[in-house]
Amino acid sequence: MSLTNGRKSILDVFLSSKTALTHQDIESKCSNQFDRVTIYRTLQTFIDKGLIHTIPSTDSNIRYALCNEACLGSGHHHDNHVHFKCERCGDTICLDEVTVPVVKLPSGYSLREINMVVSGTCRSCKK
Amino acid sequence: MSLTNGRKSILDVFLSSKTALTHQDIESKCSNQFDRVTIYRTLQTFIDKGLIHTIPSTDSNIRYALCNEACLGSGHHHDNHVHFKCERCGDTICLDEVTVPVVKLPSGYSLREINMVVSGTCRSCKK
DNA sequence: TCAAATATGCAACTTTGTTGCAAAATACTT
DNA sequence: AAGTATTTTGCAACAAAGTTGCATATTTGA
Ligand SMILES: [Mn+2]
Ligand SMILES: [Mn+2]
Ligand SMILES: [Zn+2]
Ligand SMILES: [Zn+2]
Repeated sequence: MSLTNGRKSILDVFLSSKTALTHQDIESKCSNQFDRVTIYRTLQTFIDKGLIHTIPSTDSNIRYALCNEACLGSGHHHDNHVHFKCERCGDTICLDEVTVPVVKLPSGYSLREINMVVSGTCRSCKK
Repeated sequence: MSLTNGRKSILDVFLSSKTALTHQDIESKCSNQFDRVTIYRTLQTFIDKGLIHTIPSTDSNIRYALCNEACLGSGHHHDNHVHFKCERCGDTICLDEVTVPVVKLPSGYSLREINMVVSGTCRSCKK
């Protein structure tokens, strides 16, 4: 993977953000220095390389966040932490310390990945 | 809520579908009889009235499905079943019989709703 | 049956995401 | 260090998704 300006900046943006980011967030945090298309492609590259993961949403605002070390644990890449979306401030974060509970599927279904998004009020908004 | 042609048709589409539907799915299942905008507005109305719920996704294809009776159980509306997305056929379904397991959040976070989407291979695709 | 309330369709627009291609940047070889 | 091959970028041109205002049509309910 070539080390380019764009990739470095986008990685920096992730590294210095406490919350998960939308495509739009990234675009503006890079001061619109990079083309929209470049960002789409960079995000896809980062996903392919296992650097970031997506967080599903119901509002057509997919968010992206860095993967942590634990992801690469058992041979194959596997994010297995819970995500939290605050309904007050809108922030989405990875709760790296909260692991996704096991779930038993009806027979015949085979499981590959679980995505869990919890919404409510975050710590800072609650006070 | 007024009982209109559009609403009746869209509700029928849901009632006769085994899988969750995207906006696009609904549009074509109604043979493009209704304006795109009407469908957006109808879906929003159905959500507001607690008739349907959204299923989050990472591919900008939000899906909608009927709520079941259990939702209205304890006073306030609450979907608490798991969703399954088959990576082979692409279908998304509500696993009404599988309830979302409890998850313990770090202190300070207050929980309102949990969304769980499991992906893998579905029963029919596995055979 | 009529008036008020509500829902619809259309137009116009914004935002999001995709693709092909030439130019630029990066990596690799000598 | 220079030159070549490979990869990445930006741009243009699209396609698809989602929003809003407003006039018209449909529903409701008096
Ligand atoms: Mn995460
Ligand atoms: Mn469901
Ligand atoms: Zn918050
Ligand atoms: Zn399947």
